[in-house]
Amino acid sequence: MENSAVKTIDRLVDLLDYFTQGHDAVSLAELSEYLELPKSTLHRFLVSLESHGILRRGANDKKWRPGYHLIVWGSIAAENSAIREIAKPFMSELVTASGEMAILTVYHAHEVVCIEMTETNHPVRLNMKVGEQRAAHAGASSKALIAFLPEEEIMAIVKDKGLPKLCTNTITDVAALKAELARIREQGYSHSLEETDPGAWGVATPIRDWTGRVVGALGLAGPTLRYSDDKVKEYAALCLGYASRIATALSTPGKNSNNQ
Amino acid sequence: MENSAVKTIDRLVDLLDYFTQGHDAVSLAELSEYLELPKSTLHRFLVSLESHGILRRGANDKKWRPGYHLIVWGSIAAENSAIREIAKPFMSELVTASGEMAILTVYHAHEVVCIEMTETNHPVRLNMKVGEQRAAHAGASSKALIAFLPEEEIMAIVKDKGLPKLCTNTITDVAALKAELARIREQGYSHSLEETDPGAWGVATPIRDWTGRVVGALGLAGPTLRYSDDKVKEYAALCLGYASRIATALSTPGKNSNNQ
DNA sequence: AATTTAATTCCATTATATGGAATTTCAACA
DNA sequence: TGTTGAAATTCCATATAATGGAATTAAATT
Repeated sequence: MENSAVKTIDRLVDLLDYFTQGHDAVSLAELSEYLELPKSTLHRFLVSLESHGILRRGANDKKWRPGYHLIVWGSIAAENSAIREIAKPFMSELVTASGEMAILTVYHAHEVVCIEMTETNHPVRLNMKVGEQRAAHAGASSKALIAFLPEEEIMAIVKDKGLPKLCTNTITDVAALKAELARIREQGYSHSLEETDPGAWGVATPIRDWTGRVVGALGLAGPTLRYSDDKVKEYAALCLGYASRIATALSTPGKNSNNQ
Repeated sequence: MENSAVKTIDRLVDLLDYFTQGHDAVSLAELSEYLELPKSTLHRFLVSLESHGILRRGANDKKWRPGYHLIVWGSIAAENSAIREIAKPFMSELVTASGEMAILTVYHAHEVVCIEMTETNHPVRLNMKVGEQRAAHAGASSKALIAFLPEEEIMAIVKDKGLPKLCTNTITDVAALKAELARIREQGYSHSLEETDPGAWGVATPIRDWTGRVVGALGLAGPTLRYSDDKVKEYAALCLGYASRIATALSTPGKNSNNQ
């Protein structure tokens, strides 16, 4: 519910994020209440969005849903991310080397977004998908990303989202989180065990651009049945190696025009 | 460059579609010219979009790119599509039964959008991805979708996009296209051979909701080295079977609230 | 068929986006 | 390191585009 220079955009974001929050079909009345907008104003707005395919209406119920145009833009945005394009082949190698799924994430708006994922063939796998948003305070990738944010930003996240207990080992205390982030900065990688999902662990390392800024995180994740302390070390080393290769590729001005 | 009730939304769509048209990073000046907007107006707009993660700026150049928030919304939109969710398991079966990749498409804004895709393990595969837009006049899926549109809509597509020759066998004549669409309505499925991509063929069938409206197309596609007339018939029969099963599942009011 | 509830349209009003001009920033080159 | 030029950014009086209360229509519900 931020306030930017263009009100209509703020409104659009609030509206679409309502779907992100788990609602999949909403009526005009429901939205009118949620957005605190008169139905007339909102209706005009929704019809406009529908005409562009940003929203679509159910054939039976007349409820509003996210439209197909969003899929197109999402695909373009994913495609257009330099880090993603560059990381892709390395992620395949990483999966082959480790046997676990690789995840590429970026920090965005107090949360962490998965922008690429390479699966394994293991019968036991985790459920993650591109575009998925996760809490910034829990899980290896999240911690690897926020560990390198300025202190104020971390506090802003905590203030905004709190530190909800998502799983057995979620860090729910600010002091503990800060200590953990310091440890991550120290050792250069993060790991987690059942911080977000029961039965899952993760390892992740930051990816830096040529200025040293952390622009993403490279992670591995798997089920606890394939977990051990030794593996964490081994996987961390693997991630560190590939993250540094991705960083190098990122800063090499090749044919791609996407300077992050 | 449509005109809806809310100007800002029209503008947003024009802007984001600039990226869809193959540009991956643009300057304020370039956009200002393209959108025919004064830089001051545009600048305010862009900054607003950036603040919401709809756009992001390169760290080096100051060019504008699609932002990560779009990935999140795209993922939600894909997720939230009843037909996609329902079709998914059937598509896996279809891939197993046929050995070729399955594609689920919908018609949107004079084009065809891929909303789901199930790959094969074949070393030779096609390059298709979720969110990809394709021309509405060429390829099996496209034809299966537009064959059931009202005549005016087809003419609107032709007027808007023309019938560009995309590959060896692209239909570039309106009369021929109409005849082909009539044939497709007749036999209930479409097929194509090198209409969009060299070395590729496809077969597709419409998927209908309980009202009989065509809400998507289910297709198979593969390389010409695995093509024959017999296979087309065989694959068409497979697609028809699964499309009808998807249609049934669509009209069965289950737990899912997405009535298309 | 009547009643309730939700969606849609209308239009005078006002808040909001507008854009020309001034200012600042940045990069390239001397 | 200073100079120039081409961008981006800010400012603010103005016009215009979004606003929302009230009336109308459509769709459920009894």
